[in-house]
This record gives sequence, structure tokens and C-alpha cells, in this order.
Amino acid sequence: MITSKKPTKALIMETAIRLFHTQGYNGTSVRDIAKKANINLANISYYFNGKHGLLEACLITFFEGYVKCLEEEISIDGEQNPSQCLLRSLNKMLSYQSENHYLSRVVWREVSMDTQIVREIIASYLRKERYLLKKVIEAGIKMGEFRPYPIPYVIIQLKSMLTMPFLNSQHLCEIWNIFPREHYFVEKYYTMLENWVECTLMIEPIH
Amino acid sequence: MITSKKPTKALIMETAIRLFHTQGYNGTSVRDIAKKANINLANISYYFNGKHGLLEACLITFFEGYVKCLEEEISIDGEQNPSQCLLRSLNKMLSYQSENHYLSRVVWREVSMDTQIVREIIASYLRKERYLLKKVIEAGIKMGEFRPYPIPYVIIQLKSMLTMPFLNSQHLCEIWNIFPREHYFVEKYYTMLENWVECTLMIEPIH
Amino acid sequence: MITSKKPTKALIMETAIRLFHTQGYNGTSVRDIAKKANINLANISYYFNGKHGLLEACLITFFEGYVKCLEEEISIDGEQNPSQCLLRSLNKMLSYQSENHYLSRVVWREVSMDTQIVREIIASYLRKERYLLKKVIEAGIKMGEFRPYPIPYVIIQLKSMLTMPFLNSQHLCEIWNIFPREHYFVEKYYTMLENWVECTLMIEPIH
Amino acid sequence: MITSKKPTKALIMETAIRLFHTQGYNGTSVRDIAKKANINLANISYYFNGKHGLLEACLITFFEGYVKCLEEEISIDGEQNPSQCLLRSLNKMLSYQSENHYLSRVVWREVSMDTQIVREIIASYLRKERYLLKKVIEAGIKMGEFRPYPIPYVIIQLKSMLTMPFLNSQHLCEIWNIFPREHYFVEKYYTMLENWVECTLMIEPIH
DNA sequence: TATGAATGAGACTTCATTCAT
DNA sequence: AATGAATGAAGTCTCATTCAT
Repeated sequence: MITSKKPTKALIMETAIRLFHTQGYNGTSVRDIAKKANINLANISYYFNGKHGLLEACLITFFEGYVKCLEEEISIDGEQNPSQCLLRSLNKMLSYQSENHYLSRVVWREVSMDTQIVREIIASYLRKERYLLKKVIEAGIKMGEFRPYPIPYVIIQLKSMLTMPFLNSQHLCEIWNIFPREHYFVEKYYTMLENWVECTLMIEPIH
Repeated sequence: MITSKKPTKALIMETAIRLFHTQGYNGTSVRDIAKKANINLANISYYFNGKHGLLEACLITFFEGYVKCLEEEISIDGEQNPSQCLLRSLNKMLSYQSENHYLSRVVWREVSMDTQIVREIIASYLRKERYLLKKVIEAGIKMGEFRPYPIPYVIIQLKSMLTMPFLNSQHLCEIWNIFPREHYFVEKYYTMLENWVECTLMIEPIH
Repeated sequence: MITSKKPTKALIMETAIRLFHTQGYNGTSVRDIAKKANINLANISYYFNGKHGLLEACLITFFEGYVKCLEEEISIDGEQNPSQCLLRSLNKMLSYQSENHYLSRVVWREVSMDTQIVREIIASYLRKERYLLKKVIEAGIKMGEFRPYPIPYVIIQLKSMLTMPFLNSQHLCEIWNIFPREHYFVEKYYTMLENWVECTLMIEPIH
Repeated sequence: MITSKKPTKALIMETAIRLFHTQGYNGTSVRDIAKKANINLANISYYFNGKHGLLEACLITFFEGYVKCLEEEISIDGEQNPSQCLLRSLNKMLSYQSENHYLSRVVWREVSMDTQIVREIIASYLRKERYLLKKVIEAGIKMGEFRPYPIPYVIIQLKSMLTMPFLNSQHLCEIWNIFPREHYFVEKYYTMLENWVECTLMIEPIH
């Protein structure tokens, strides 16, 4: 039998994400992971220095990519063209989460917990996220493109719409027949966000 | 010393919600709960038939109130006055979650998991929610009040904005200085949702 | 079957001492203890808060009794009658160790290790031991009963003779046919210590 | 950078002794040793055929030197000059242990355990030790130099005083400010043993 | 209604060792 | 001679639950 053997470390992580996604971090045992990945239990500690190291790796992996979506679009000319910047960021973040929908769900769920380990890791990422989003919204308001809503409330709304579909993906699938992992979803949902930006956030429509 | 002793059962549930809120269901042990509530371990099994019974109680308690928010507003004259119905429901649901913010967080997080126990309990509630929301949105579209967006996508957006603030409450507190448990938040955030309904969802503004 | 059931906690401790005695603390697993004591594994954590709690209990139990041997004899009239005080203490300590020869061996061995947990527990006992021994020897020297040897060296010699037989008991049994657990040994060995006190420590023999 | 690289095998052994000394054999993992010695884990098995081989090497190394101290002094003219023989042996053994104080502590502690592996290795050494000590004491008694104490008891006393300082070296350091590794200690402590031999063991003082 | 003791299962981690390279 | 990956066994501890009282 030809087994295109994956490097063990990657295999562990992949399997872990799959299981965390369904059962949650605390609901998944390292045994489960080892069995599903068909590797030796001890390898998990060997490669990730214990179960908590797995979660750390998940969080870091996710947020590195997530923050990059924002950085790439906003840093460049965020102050000249806020609405375009914002929309491009949104699009990127949607795609990113869709491509990593298992991981996204795991992360957003664990982030909703108040455990110290999680806090420490994500704190800096969340601060960076705040900084960039605030920057672009502020610029939009100052330039008269965006309505002068209180910024935190705008961002909460935005983030809610951005992340929720991935956190509750299985209900979307089962109840609404919408599949956040598909490219089609990203396109469609993006137009909804576009509408929100144009109608609710912006003062006058683009066209 | 006079101790206004709470009935043990309620005390357990309250403590459990508090702990689930912080550490998650799987991250909380019945020992933790018993110790924090200062009651004997065995009482939990006695009153709730085990740990899983505690979660069941949480879910049911929450969803009974949650669905009622929808039922009360939408069933009555949902077909004559969709936008008003919708807004009143949204307001109620915001208030309800704010008043039960610990419980809300617990529930929305656990609901994001694919465990069988959770599925079985919440299935009927989610179906009822779908039915009612769909009904009011459909009515709005048919009556020309709402734009003809695809209904599922509208509802996803709506639900996202409605629940996310409570799921991630601690970040709102820490990073944005917004406190979802306060009445002030509900008022303010409700006007944001109002804007969304008027600007993005409705064809022409109310005024 | 009538089983004169011992209280579980005492049973665990007894069994633990027996096994630590033979295999050392680190060489003994809680499984071993549970199996030998025929109790459930979890009881060890239940009663002793983990394996290390067992060792703590051993150390404390031993040293409480050990220090008492010194306190009872020396505190009273240590300054009027040093040699008699000393001899009575020695006799008591020999008897005490003989009666608890398993425990003694465990303790003296573990004490020879530099682990933090051990240090913290025994520090105060050793200080008390030092204080009392020093006091009685000093008094003896000042009164002209004892030769003016450097006190620390005297005490080291003394403690060596006092504890070593119990630490290496199995070699005494196998190679020298001497059984430190027997009353006969205590008597005989005590006369040896008496000789040492009279001939080496004291300036002129008692008789 | 020029690193005067030690031969790996010696480096392992040295590191092992250092760690066994502090944490005991069972409390030290081969990982600890490898990390501290900065060598690859597998080398330990390669050179010593497993962890237990390390302990064997320690025991053998130590006892070869230890027994030699006795052999060199006692075999020659043990029967003509017992007291001188004995004293010279004691001096040698003190020096030997002081020079190898880490190893000494390890050995005397492990020897106090009843594990089969240890027994097998040390049995012959202990028998040789018994033979030689017995021989010199017996000769002393027969020649009227030594008092007719029961030989085993004399030897126990002797051995106790000889080994204890090295087994409990850290307490001597911390509590008594005596450092068994220093040459000064050997000198001083030897005079104490001399006193014991002259006053307690011998019938009439040398001078 | 409430309790403390006890339990069996399973959790995570570490261990000493091996093997191909 | 030396290494990094991998392994199976065993380690300690915590879990949710039960039961007699």
C-alpha cells in the first residue's frame, strides 16, 4: 500500500482541528486525536508539548492569517480610500475563514472563553485588529464617507456578521442549507456585507 | 448568623452558569461547581441527574425565554406590520440576552458544538425560530416593505448581530469598553439594529 | 468473612510506608500502593491529595515523634544534667526508630535528597533538632562534663550512630544478623552509645 | 570556538551522578541527563545499555575504589598492628568519599534500597568489606588492643560514622556549615574518629 | 434533603527504549 | 559515534457517579 505519509506534526494538527471543531477543545481527548490520526499518543506531547500546545498552535496559526488579511488591505492606503479598503478586507477575511472553516470555528469558540492561556495568546492579535479596524472606520468618518456612528458599535456589528456564520456553520448547513465552506457562500454573503456598508454605513451609495 | 439560604437547586444552577460561562461546559467539573456553591457534590446528581442534566436545564431555560420573545411579537400581527414586529422582537431579544448574559454566552457557545445531546434539545427551538423569522421577513418582502434579499442570508446577518455581542462579551468589555450586561448597551445597540433594518433591509426609510 | 476493616486512610499510609521502605518513594507507584492495600487508586488522592501528600504525611508523622523524643528529655533539666539528658534522649530515639523502623528508613533516605518538597517540610524540624542537641552538648561542655570537641562534629558523629542502623537495616540483617527492629538490638546498641558518651565524649567516666 | 570536548561516555556518567545526587536515581530521567549533558538521548542506551546500566556503573566504580581503601591497608599487616591499620583505612575511606562526595551520596542512598539490581551488584563488595573489617577488629581484640565489644556492633558504629556525613551532606552544609567535600573536613573529622578509636575502642590510649 | 466515602473509567503526561539514518 | 522520530508502557491525577447513612 502506498501511503503518501504526511509529516506527523501536520497530521496531528489537522486531526486535532477536525475534532476540536466538532467536540470543542475540552471535549476532545488526546487519545481521540491519536486514534483518529492513527499515530502514537506520545507524539502529541513530543511535537506540541502537550494538549494545550495544540490549542496554542491553532490560535496562532489562525490569527496570523487573520490579521494579515487586515494588514494587507488597510495599511496601504487606508486613509485615502476607506470604503474600498474596508470592503477588500472584509472579502479577504471571509475567504480566509471559508478556506479554514474548521479552524475558524474552533478559534472563535475558544476565544469566547476566559481561560488565561487563551487570553495571553490572543491579546496582541485582538489589539492589532482593533487598531486597524478603528483606523479605517475613523478615516471614513473623517472624510465624510461613513456616517458618524460610534465606532465601537460599528465594529461590533461588523465583526458579528463576519465571524458568526463560521462559528455556527452546522446550523447554517442543517437549517438554512447554506454552506460557509463553499466559495459560493463567500460571494453571496459578501454582497450582503457590501449592502450593509453602502446602505447602513456609508452616507451616500457608491453608484 | 442569619443566612438567607437559597434553595439548593437554584443555587447549583446559578453557580453552574457562572462557571460554564467562564470555562465552558467541558472545562467545568461538577466538583468546581459544588465547591463554589458550597454544597455537597452528590446534590448535583440528586437534583439534575448528573452533569449533562445541568446543561440541559440551561439550554431549555434559555430557549424557552428566547423563543417567547419571538412568539409574542411575531405571532400576533406579523403579517400586517412586519418591520414593526421585527424591531420589537429584536428589542426583546436584546433585552432578554442582556438580562441573562451569563446564560446567553453559555448557550450560544455550546450550541456551536456538534454534540448529540445539544442537538436533540435545541432542534425544535431552532426550527421554531426559523419559522417565525422566516415568516416575518417573507411577509415584509411580499408587502414591499423589505428588499428581496435571499431570506436565509438576511436571517444569518440578523442573528449574527443579535447574538455575537453576548458570546464575546468579555472582549467587548476589555477592548471596547462596552458592557453588554448594562441597559445602556441594549438601548444603543438597538438603534444600530434599527438603522440596519431601515437602511439595509427596508426599501424606503420609515420617516 | 469477618474483615476487621481498617480505616482506609491508615491502611494506605501503612502500605505506602512498607513499599517506600523497599523501593523508595520514587520507585513506588500509587498503583503499587493501591494494589497492595487492595483499595481503589483514587482514594490516595482523595485522602492525601496526591502521592506527594503521602510523603508529606510520612515525614511529618515521623518528625513529630522524633522531635518529641528530644524535647521531652532535654527541655526539662538539660542544663543541670547534660549527660543523663543526652543518654535518655538517645535511648528514646533509638526505641522510637526501632518501633517505626520502616518509616525511619523511608524518612532518612528521602531526607538525603535535595528536592524542594522535602526541604520545606523538614527544615523546621531539623532546626529544632539542632537547637536542642546543641543546647545539651554546650551545657555539658560548660559544666566540664564533656570534652570541648567542636559541637557540630560531635553531633554529626552522634546522629550518624543514631540513624544509620535504621537506614541500612537490611544489610545489618543479611550480613551481620542484627535486627534493628527487635527490642534486643535497642538495648545492646544503647550500651554501645553509652560507652561512646562515657569514653569519648565525657571527661571522666561516670563510675 | 575551541571546545575541549569530553568523551561522551564520561560526560554522561558525570552528569548522571550529579543528578542522581540531587534527585535520586528513580527521580532522575534519562531525558534530564541528556539535556543537562547536552547530548542525544539515545547515547545513554548506546554507551550504558540503558538507565540501569548507569546505576551499575556508578555502584561498581564506587565500590572498587572503596574496597581498595580497605584492602590496601588491612591485607598487609593487619594482624600485627590492628589499630594503625584501622586508622589508616578510616583515613583513606574518608578521603576517598570526600573526593567522590557526589558519587558517595548516590551510592549509599541507593544501597539503602532493597531492589534486586542493587543487591546483586553490591553483595560481593559488602562481603569483602565485612571480611576485612572483621579481620582487623578481631585481631585487635585478640591482641588485647581493643576492648572485647561484639564485633558487629563495633562495625556498625564505625560504618555509621564513616558514611553518614556524605549521605546527608547538604544538611551538614546548610545547618552546620560543615562541608564534607573539603579537605579540611576530612582532617577534622578524622581526628574525631581517632578519638573514638582511642577512647572507646582501645583499652588504653596510644600515648 | 443532604452527606462523606468510595469507585472505575478515563484524562494527560512522562518514561525508557528502539530504530533507521 | 551520534541523531531525531517514534513507540508502548506506565506514571499520576481527575472525572462523574453511586451508595449507605
